[in-house]
Order: sequence, then C-alpha cells, then structure tokens
Amino acid sequence: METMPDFQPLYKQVYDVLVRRIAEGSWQPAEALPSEHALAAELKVSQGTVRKALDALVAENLVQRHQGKGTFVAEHTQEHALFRFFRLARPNSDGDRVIPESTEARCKRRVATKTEIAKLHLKKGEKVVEIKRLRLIDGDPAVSEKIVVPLKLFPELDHQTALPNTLYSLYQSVYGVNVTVAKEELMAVLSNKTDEKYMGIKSGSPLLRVDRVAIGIDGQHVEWRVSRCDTRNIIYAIDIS
Amino acid sequence: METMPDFQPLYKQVYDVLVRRIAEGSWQPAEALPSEHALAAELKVSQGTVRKALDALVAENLVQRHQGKGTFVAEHTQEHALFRFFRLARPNSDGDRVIPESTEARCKRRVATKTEIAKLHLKKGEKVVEIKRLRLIDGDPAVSEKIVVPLKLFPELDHQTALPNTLYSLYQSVYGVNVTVAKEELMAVLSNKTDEKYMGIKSGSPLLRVDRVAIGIDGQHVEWRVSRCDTRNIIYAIDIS
DNA sequence: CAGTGGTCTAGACCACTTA
DNA sequence: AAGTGGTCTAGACCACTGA
Repeated sequence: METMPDFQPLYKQVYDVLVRRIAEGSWQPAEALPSEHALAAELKVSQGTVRKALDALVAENLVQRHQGKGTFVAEHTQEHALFRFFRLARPNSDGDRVIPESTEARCKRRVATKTEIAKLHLKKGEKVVEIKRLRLIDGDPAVSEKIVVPLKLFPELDHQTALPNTLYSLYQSVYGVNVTVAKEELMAVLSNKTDEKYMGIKSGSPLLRVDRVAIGIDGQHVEWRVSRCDTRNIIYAIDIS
Repeated sequence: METMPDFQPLYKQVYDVLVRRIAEGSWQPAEALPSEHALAAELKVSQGTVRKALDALVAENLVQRHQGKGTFVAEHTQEHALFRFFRLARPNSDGDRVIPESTEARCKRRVATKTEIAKLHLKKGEKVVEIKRLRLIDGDPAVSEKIVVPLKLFPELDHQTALPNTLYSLYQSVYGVNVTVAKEELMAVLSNKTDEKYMGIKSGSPLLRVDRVAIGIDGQHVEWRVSRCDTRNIIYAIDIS
C-alpha cells in the first residue's frame, strides 16, 4: 500500500475515489461498477477494504448492491430518495407514502420579497421565480404549493413546458442542482380566501402548513416552499429511527 | 460455533444476543460492555464478526463506542437521543429544539378502548394507564398531551410520584423499556372545548395534532401519544438529511 | 504500559444470478 | 460452471485512553 500522502483510513480514500468517479459519470446510473475483486486489484487494497467503502456508498444511497449480479450506480432520480422529501401519506395507510398528482402550475417572475431574501439568502433586488400549483389525491384537492426559487439558479424555469410532478429531478437533470438537505417547519393554520377559492375548502378549516427550505450539495439555499395541506385527505407521516 | 439451528448470518445472531442482553439490562446504561475480544471469545466467533454486530447496534444508537475506552450502552436518557423524539422549536428560532416544561399530570387506569387496542396491539380487555398533561413554553400553554401505555409493561406507573418531563428516561430506568423507534402522523385540527378549558385557547383555533406510536427494542408497541400543539407558541421542526 | 476500539489483509467458503 | 456479492476467520498493526 505504497504512496499514502493523506492520513485518511484506506477505505475512506477508496470511498473518495469512487465518489469522484460516480460524480464524473465514469459509470452511468443503473450500470454496474467493476466487481469488488476488480476494484481491489486496481486500487491495490483488499476486497474487504473495497467492501467497507461500498458499505458507506450503499448507506448514502449512491449505489445499490445485488447479490450475484453486481453493484450499480443508484438512479435516485425517481421514487427513491424522492420520498425523503415527500412524506405525505393517506390517512390510516400505516405510513405508506404517496405523492399527490400535481395540476397545471402558475408561474411568475418577479423581484424577491423581504421574506424570500431571508429564506433564500438572496441580495436585495434579486429576481425569483414563483410557482403555484395544486395537488390532488384521488381527484380531490389535498395540497396547495407555493414554490419560490432564485432565478439565477434556474434561468428560464418559468418558461419550461410542463413541470414534472416532483421538481427536484428537474433541478438535477436540467440545472445540475442537487437537493440533499431540507429544513422544515410545520404548523397549523386556518384556511383563508385563497384556499377557499383554489382548494374548495370552507374558510376557517384547519390546514397543515409546511414551510421548507431546500438546500443543495454546496449548502446553497435552493428553494423555499410552502405547502398547505388539507389533512382530511392526506397526512404527514414520519418515521423516527 | 456449534449449535446453529437458525439460518441467520453469524453476525446477526450475535446482534440478536446483544440486543436481548441490553433489553434485559445485563449491562446498565452508560456502563461498558465486555471488549470486542472478550465477546468474541465468549460467543466463539471472531472479533470481526462481533464488530459487525456492534456496527449495527451503533447505527441504531443502542450503543456508543469510544476508541481506547470501550463500548457503552447508550443512555438516551438525557439531552441526547431525546431530541430525536421531541422536535419542537420556538418559531423563528432556526430549528433550535426546546422541550416545553410539563405541568402536573392526571393519571387514570382503565380498560383499553378499541383504538388503543389497535394502536398498541393489545388484547381485548387489557388495561392501560392514561396520562394527560399540559406543557408550557415561557409560562404559556403550548402542548396538551394524552399518553396511553399498556399497564402490563408499566405496572404502578400511575402511582409514580412526580413523572419526569420526558417519560422515556423513566421507561428505561425503572421499567427497562427502551424506546428506539417512533411513527408519527401529523395533521391540523380545530381546537375543541377541552382545549379551550385546559389550554385557554379560543375554540375554533387551529392546532397541530401529532399522533405517535413509540416502539421498543423488540418491536413492542410501547406507547401511544397524541399531542395537540398551539403552533403560535411552538412549531414542529424537521431536518431532512 | 496494558487495554480498548479501528483498520487491514489474505484467503476461505457460502448464496445467488446468469449462461 | 463461472462470476458476483455476502460472510467469516485469524492475526497483524495502528490510534487512543488511562493508570
């Protein structure tokens, strides 16, 4: 194991190499990495050490292993890591998550408000794109979303045709922005005239207000999102473990 | 490694043994387990196998390792893992958690209702202890709690003098019950007469209702708890990462 | 210094997949 | 049958703690 400039554990070095290669796209999502033995031989370490590095990658959901088949770059574009950020479930569904279907969005481009400047760490006068849309569950209005993102991160986002049901995959594929972390604040509020108009809810009904700031891989504040949920149709489910 | 009735991997068997011993209280919280070598010798497996079992225990926060010192049963009695289960924060506090102080509790012992039988996986006619109490933040009512636990897990709980602010440490220290996992469902509701009476809230105000089932180390359903939060005083904060 | 956890190896064998 | 990941070992050495 010659040439060891750093003072990292070996498996950590192997881990770093693999992360870099995956980030560079050396292996396409859903295609297989070299076998553990092959990597061990190439990197001049033992299979156990490669294995430990891969364990970490699996824990972070960057790769998936399938016994007898191989190790694959995870495509967490779909389903997968998505449910980390969408924690809604039908009432009495024992926590099985659902993502309510979204309807046509209304987009606006404008200067950021004071609140938005604070939430997204913007400069005064910076522009944002605001997206409003409704989500349905079984055809009934369940969630109204207001999404605000910095225009500079997502140029022309407001001119995108047909926004996907979950924006985070669009952020990643079109703009190269990876949302990795989010901070949410939940509170109960009463529905107002707007809710009444768009969601068809009696005003004065209770709504669950979810205020989320999504944060990117470099710590940038990527998105501010306020969801107002009618918890008769959908609840917010959390597994603490 | 004789006598191997099951078909579990060795490290999993070791893991199970250790979990059982921790659950039985063979080692008190905050005291050290035998060393990896000692466990390996006793259980007739290699140190690496013990290590892998311990890795799993660490991942679940049941034990903590300290290089050079030893491996310790986690005491998530204090501060520590406690905030895993108490995710309340002051509004605009940037997610810094607080645990509102609890006031005098009202205890009752009675037969479980249908809902409680379902939530806690009880048998018909089984007895439960119901605890109701209010939590204050800066002297103002913030959360009302209804806690229901099986009497058989916590005999005489209703006669305990002075329940602690956080019950989970009592469950652990007095009854040897470790809460490791919880499932929560959040929804918005309107306050009712009872809320009005105890929390001094106008009826018709929005409340955040948190429905939690706490689950023990062996998967037992340990506690059902419904908290009703006045989110003007306190919000529910989540870090997704 | 002895004792603990942390890393690493080389090689063995098992379980699963695919051809 | 060959190739993959999954488990397991015995023993080595390193890094940290505390007497």
